[in-house]
Amino acid sequence: MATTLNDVAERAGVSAMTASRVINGRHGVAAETQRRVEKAIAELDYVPNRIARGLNSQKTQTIGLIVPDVVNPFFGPVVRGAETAARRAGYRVLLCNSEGDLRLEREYIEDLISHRVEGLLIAPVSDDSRHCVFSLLRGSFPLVLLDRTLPESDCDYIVCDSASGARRLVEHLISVGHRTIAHLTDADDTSTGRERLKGYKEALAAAGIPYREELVFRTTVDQIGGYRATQQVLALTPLPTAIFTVNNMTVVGAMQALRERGLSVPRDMGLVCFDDVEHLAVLSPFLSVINQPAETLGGLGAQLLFERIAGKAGPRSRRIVLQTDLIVRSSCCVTSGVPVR
Amino acid sequence: MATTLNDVAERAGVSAMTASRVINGRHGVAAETQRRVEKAIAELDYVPNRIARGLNSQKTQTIGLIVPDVVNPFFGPVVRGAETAARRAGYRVLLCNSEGDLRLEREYIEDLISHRVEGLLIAPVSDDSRHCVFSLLRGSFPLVLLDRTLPESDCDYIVCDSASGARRLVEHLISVGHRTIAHLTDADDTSTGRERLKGYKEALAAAGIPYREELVFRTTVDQIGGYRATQQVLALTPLPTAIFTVNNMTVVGAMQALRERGLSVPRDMGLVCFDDVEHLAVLSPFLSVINQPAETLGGLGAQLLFERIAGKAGPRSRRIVLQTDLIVRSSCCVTSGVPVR
DNA sequence: TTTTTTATTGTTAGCGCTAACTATGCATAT
DNA sequence: ATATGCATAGTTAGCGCTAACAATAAAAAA
Repeated sequence: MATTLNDVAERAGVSAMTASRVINGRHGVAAETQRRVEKAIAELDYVPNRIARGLNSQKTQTIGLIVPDVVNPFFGPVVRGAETAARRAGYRVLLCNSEGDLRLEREYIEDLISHRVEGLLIAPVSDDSRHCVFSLLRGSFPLVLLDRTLPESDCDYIVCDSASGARRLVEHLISVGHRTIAHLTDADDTSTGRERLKGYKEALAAAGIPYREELVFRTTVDQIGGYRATQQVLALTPLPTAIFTVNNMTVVGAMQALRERGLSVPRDMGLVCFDDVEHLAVLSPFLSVINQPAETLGGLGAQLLFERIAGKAGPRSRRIVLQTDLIVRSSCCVTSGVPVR
Repeated sequence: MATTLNDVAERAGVSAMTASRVINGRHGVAAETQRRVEKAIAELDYVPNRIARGLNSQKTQTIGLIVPDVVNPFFGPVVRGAETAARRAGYRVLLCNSEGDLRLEREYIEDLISHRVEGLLIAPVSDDSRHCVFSLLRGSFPLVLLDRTLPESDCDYIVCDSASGARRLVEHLISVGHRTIAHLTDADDTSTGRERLKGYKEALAAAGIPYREELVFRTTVDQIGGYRATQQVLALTPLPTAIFTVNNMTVVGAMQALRERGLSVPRDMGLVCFDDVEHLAVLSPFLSVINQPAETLGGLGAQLLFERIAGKAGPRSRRIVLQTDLIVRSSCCVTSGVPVR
């Protein structure tokens, strides 16, 4: 169907090799011959077959990127960052959506290997992802973990400082008067969840507030999880005065549950979370959050990966921890502003 | 580096062809042989090379998806929809971000062809994308346009009914009392912009309000464009009482400009736009919008493409127009609710 | 003039896989 | 006993491209 190098060569009256030389800009081709080949290429609309080239050279110029959810406003910028960095490096990105499903994640990893991507950028679903990722590692396959680390693993990663972020967020809550702070997090199966819980505890300890197990709610870190967990929070007596949710999806569910109960933020309940959301930030800047440099995370992650692929990285694994920003708005105390303006 | 079929065959003491048969589940292999091959596969951690397979069969099981911006909350769900549909069909998605740049878009298209994707899903940058897309079409390459049509083109597409959406949005504005409504749109170079302007005009005409050219502002449909255009709106005397922005990015810029001028929505200015944003919808449901079924658009688009690829589509181009939802909240009149609750 | 160099082009082989065919051995039919 | 069929395995070739080497002709050096 598609025109091949041979078609071009035939039309130009040269051998395939000569045509190949023209295409790859090798010298040692007469000007006149080059012109003829270029003419044939233009006339036939020839596009080189990267697949064949890749088979030959063992280089596909492609990396894989697996994220749990492209729709999540945190991962959008991560994808963009990685994609832009890849393009600059002459690579393309095979994007996969694991949907937070371990089985799907494994399927995609095998798939990408089978596609002979030269490296893999993974934001792992959970600690259990390591089983799958380990079998990759055995072959010293270029791999960089994004956003979450994996226990017992020793590979490059780039994450944000969740513990410090959570600590500052909770410190802020405490500083405006909150003493009973509920925390919605995951089933203790991600590094981010663990670190954020750690920061939560640190902030409490620093303020001399005893840590209470019953204020921590384990759930899936999506909208429905946030909703259900918040319902549990609202069953508590006395009610906490603030909720700290582990990410930007849970906070949506939390808000839903609060609204259903007729509770207003921040009048009746303080609410903070990880991840800023651009639209929210501009259109309705009331949520106090920890903002993570998502695009940087994706971009730097890709850079780490390309260094690995190029063999410029050395055997030691590199660990990058990015700092986060506390953005104080008006979702934890009534004093600081009007919600929509 | 990676283990090949030959390694497997050698270890199992059979020919490559026999090993290939086992891998592809062909019959005509003795049970005992099959077991030996499977053992070898497991021991060597063999993963078939899809590249080689693709070279041979001319099938890469891959489609390309080009969107102007993955970060845009409209395209996130589009990507997810397409990706999910692709997975179900046994295909993977090569995702590219054209960033609204025609040059980049062209580069990606060539790239994807070179990668021998079996089909292409494109949300085109603008009408000018057609030059590039046409050269594709000549080869009857499987192609489905998403979200925007292209003039003079005759290929499958799936879009939302922008004219009707815009009409209903503006009708709503009029019904709550607005008479002077500014409209921010693009440089008349996308079908969506044209259709939305058409709907805007229709709604005005139906209400007997004369159309005024000077109320329509042309700009880039991103945040900065919305910001600048809104500044122009605010230079008008008398001020319009409402603004209708063409999408979810421009509305962000509009809000910024309004806030800078100390104007409150909806008290001082009504504000509506295309595209609902999930976080905003739940956390701060004040913006009245037209919601487009983005995930459906991506999913159905992929389905159309797979039918094309499979040759089940027929020569006539298929055109799907999805209906949109008007979601009335409180951004155009003061009566309908408290902004954040 | 003859040899050597240089510039240009062609040939061969193989990347990993599979379609299409061939070969082998054994069971059944004639 | 020979023919026929079937199950199982192997061989050959080629997908489109390029590395490595070989060949040719013209130019430069001897």
